[in-house]
Amino acid sequence: MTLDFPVIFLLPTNLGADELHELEEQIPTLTYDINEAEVILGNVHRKQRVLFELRKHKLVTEEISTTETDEPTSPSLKRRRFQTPGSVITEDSDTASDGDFHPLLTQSTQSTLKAAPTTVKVVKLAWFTESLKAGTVLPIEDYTLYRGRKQQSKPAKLQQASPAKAANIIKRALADPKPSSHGSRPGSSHSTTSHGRRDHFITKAPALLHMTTSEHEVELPPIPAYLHTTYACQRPAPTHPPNEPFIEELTKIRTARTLLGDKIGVRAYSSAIAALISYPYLLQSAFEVARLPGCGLKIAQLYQEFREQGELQEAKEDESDPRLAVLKLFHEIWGVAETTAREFYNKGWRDLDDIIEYGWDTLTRVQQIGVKYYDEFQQKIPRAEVESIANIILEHANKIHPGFQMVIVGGYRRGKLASGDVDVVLSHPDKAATRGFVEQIVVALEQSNYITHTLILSTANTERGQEPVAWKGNEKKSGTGFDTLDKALVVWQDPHWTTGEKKNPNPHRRVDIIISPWKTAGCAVLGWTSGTTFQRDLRRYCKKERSLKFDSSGIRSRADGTWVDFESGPNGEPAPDMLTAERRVFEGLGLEWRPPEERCTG
DNA sequence: CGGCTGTACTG
DNA sequence: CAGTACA
DNA sequence: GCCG
Repeated sequence: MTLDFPVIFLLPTNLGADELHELEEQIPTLTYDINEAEVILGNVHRKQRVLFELRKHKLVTEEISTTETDEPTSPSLKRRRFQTPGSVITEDSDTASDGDFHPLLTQSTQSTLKAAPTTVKVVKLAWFTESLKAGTVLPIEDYTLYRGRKQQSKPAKLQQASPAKAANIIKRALADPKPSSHGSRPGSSHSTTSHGRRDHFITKAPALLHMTTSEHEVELPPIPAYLHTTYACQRPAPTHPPNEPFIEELTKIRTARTLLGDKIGVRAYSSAIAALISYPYLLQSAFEVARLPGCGLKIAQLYQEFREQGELQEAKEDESDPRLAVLKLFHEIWGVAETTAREFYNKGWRDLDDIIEYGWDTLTRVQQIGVKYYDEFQQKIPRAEVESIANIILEHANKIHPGFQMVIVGGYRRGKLASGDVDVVLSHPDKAATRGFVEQIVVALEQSNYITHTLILSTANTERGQEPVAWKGNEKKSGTGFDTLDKALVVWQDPHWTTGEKKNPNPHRRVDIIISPWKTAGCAVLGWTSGTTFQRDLRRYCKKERSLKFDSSGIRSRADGTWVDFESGPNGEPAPDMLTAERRVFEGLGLEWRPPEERCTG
């Protein structure tokens, strides 16, 4: 039984990701183009909110007062009446909304938007859900929040006039790969966009990006389901994606943005890069790029340039910019970021010797260390050495207090053949063992002459989550409070050498030692394994989709600040080991577990 | 048009 | 407080 | 720079 719904656009507002997806599956007449919609369905209840949503979606309408009838304004449009018992729904539309695709569309639609219905209703979600329950399309009036007449403001020239608009059209066109696609590329045989989604757009080119003749025939592979999300933590991100060369070019631009202190630009490029890393096919066209999350007109144009030129002008200019080269050099000093790098540059310094000669005394302690070991810190650490360093740390830990477990995290765990530093997470099932342990282990390793310097010792403390209501919270969770996720960022040098030099020839290494209480070891491992973009998106996902606050020392509810434990078993028994704990965190957050090698978001 | 990760140390 | 670090 |  398929109910005869009008063409519906679904507002994602106030819907969880799962909810949204479920509804999308249920709506037989779903459109992803708000302009096509006869009915806009949303989990909203006030007209004010409706107006906001319409503005947001750039749908310009003029309200139809409730007394007015929604008689069509355009003369030529046919009227359709839904055969719902008692329904007063009338729609004017020149498009068939009963779900069959008319060949004539290919003629009339390509130039701009297809002729859309001229009025639209914004309706409470309950109308749809209750209709489903009732097995019939319920009268819509009782649920209608707003009726509007669309402004006839879409002349065909618009797409010429504004590249941005045209790009939107391209993007929409590409958002719906033809289900009929019999492409030869992997995965293209079964469509992921089957649920009643109507594709009015054909692979004809709106003229913004130049298409070659052959491209007209190219059938784009369907977007893998996981690329319908903007969260990098919901997608596999391999070390070596098929489009690595293009990604490298984008990374150059991102680096320049970093040096210039353009945080938002960095964010934007990082999102685009992360999406491209997850794209499993070799790209063929700019349109294919524009439909990916985080990739818009700009990134699509850059791809176009890359395909034609094999490189990006902007990246090339950045690379040959002498100022950026100096900023990059300075930025690579541990303890120096873009502001200080720029400061140094503005003092007229151009290399490390300038810093040493003219500015040594102005450097902070860690910056001095960063300069001193600049070359050694630039060298990558082979996996075998990472393992050997980690094992020394674990041995020392167990000498202090047997029973420690360790996971080597960071790039090593993601499979990198060589790492910039060594990251280890240590934990112990006994809560008493981890409290204040970071100092002990650092002292022990100093005494064994492995640690030569301590850059940062973080004793993030038992009092975290200390409420303003501490007086009543004394009995809070009676001692199960989260204490320290402590860490030490240190400089390491193997004190043993055999070659007879008087000076230790072993390179200094950057080592991060993280101590986690057992309860949150899963969060610690998850937090310290993934790339930056994965991390950001994980936190953003927790906030927006789960109302949770994630950080590597635990998860809290944003509503009431209470701690959320996904790691313990059903009866509160602690996780058997740190990797199991990590899996439980994924599960608890509603995320598919990914092996570390697939968390290379860049 | 606002938001874009979250936390802790250093000076 | 601004700057830096970590993933 | 992109998303909602």
